[in-house]
Amino acid sequence: MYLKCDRIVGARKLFDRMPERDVVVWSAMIAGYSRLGLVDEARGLFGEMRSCGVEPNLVTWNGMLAGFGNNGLYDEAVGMFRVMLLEGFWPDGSTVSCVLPSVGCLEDVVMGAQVHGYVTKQGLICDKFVVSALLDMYGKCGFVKEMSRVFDEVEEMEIGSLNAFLTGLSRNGMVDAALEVFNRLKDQRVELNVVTWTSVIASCSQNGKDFEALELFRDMQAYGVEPNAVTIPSLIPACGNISALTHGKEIHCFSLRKGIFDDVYVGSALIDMYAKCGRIQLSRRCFDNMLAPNLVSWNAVISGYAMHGKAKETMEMFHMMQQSGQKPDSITFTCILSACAQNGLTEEGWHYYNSMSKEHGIEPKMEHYACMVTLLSRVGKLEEAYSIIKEMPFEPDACVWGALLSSCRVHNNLSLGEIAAEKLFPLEPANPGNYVLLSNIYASKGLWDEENRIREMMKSKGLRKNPGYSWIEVGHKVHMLLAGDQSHPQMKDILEKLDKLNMEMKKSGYLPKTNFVLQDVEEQDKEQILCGHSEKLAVVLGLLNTSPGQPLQVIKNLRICDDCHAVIKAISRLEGREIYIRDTNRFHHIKDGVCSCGDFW
DNA sequence: ATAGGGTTAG
Repeated sequence: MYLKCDRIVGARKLFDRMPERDVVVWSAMIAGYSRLGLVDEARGLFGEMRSCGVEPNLVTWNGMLAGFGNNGLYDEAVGMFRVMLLEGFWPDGSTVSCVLPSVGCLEDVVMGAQVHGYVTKQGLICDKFVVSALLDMYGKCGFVKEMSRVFDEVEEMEIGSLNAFLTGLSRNGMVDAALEVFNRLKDQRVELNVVTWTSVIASCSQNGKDFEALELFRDMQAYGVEPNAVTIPSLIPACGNISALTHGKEIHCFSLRKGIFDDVYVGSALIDMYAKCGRIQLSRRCFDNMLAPNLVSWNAVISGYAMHGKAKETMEMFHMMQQSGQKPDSITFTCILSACAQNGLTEEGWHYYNSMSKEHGIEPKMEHYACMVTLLSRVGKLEEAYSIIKEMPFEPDACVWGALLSSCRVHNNLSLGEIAAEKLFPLEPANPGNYVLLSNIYASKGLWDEENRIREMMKSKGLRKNPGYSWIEVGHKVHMLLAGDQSHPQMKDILEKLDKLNMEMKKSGYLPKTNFVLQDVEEQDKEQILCGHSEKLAVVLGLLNTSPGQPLQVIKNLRICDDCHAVIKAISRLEGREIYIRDTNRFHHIKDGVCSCGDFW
């Protein structure tokens, strides 16, 4: 009873007072500790019972396996499994479903297949727990064929196994296949539970299907399935991804109505969502309201400040984190270094970079090198950035070379730009952005032949400049605007308004940054020039459809261009609006004609 | 026969 109520201390007192303890009591106590993640206590008792002359049985071993597996000690779980086999135990269905999740996490498909064979021989395949554990294991190992075979061979598919199968498909990049199976079953009126719905919502919001995730959330309720504390943090990232603040706030309210106040997953997801919707203060408030922030929560709040280019707050939070006793991980340092890079804080950047291995025992990874390269090269120390690359202990990847190339474009450094491009192109042959960067460097030097050569290269590979698009949420609808696309029903009004704004701006001395337009000579790009870049269109759409003074938030899939940046700054002054723009790199808070990035991005 | 152990969603 004590154990079922999670009263481990009470249970232990009772346990200690028992004059005689049989294997059942020991097993119950060990399982109790395992469930609460107190693995060391469980292990202690496991040793103790033997010295008390009680031999552990299959159930005792299963409890230990579950304890290790549920607390990330996969190696120990599998190791223990091997030992129990050596000691002559015959695993039953419970054993198998306890150990397979660990086998999967270790991607030890050899062991997994052996267990599969054993299970088949023993006739355990009719056990639903065993089936889902097998599906889960093959899914984690990336063996989709084997997973599907198990799925197809089982006669009566039970909901837990179906869920494991759907997750396995999504995990292996087959989101569409998972959705297809899901939709078919839904239409056949098969009873799907909250796990099924949550699973597909999560795979949508993790794979760029943010609108679909929001729709599924509505659907599940229409089907009478109640979202729970796992559904909420699976859905919230979708709102952040498309800057759907109104939706995000509604889901936040929904979770409060459901009585979810201090769930660490929900809290961390909210911190991230508000930051990505431009509301850094709300993001911070969510963090401050958390009772027990964990590493993910700290990283979320730190990354929020970094995303917004707020270096001072980024470091402050980092120091608070350490004072609280929370150890940073490599993601924490990526955030800090990227905040330094955005603000050109060379000295601080070096300091934190050096402290990583010296003070925190974290070896710099690819992304840290990429941050350092961005930091140094952006402030013009291109050679220093290049020497970091040369001294890296492993082969630099496309991010690192891309960081160098894009700074070479900012500083129009041809010689290093060519070196970076030569390394980068083979690594990312199909990324049009890279070719555009190099051709822009040539253009800036007036080397039109070279510039043309790169354009031809792109053409021969069938590559076109990625179309720019932007999103803006107006009321409950998220609008997507494509550069050069005239299809938005309000396009006439948008262009009219933009014209008016242009006139006003010219009166106050604004000159369009034509250097940016000169390079764009393709038909598609001409259209862009005529219609304006998508971020301008989105901002104007926001102006037209919201009441005066209301802030606007826009996201863009590419880096914001010089001209748009200047225009939107002017708009913020003329219209008295705060405008938040999130581009691929960071946030721009634009207010009264000034941008938080200080025109350095 | 019964106690004690299990899978799938973040």
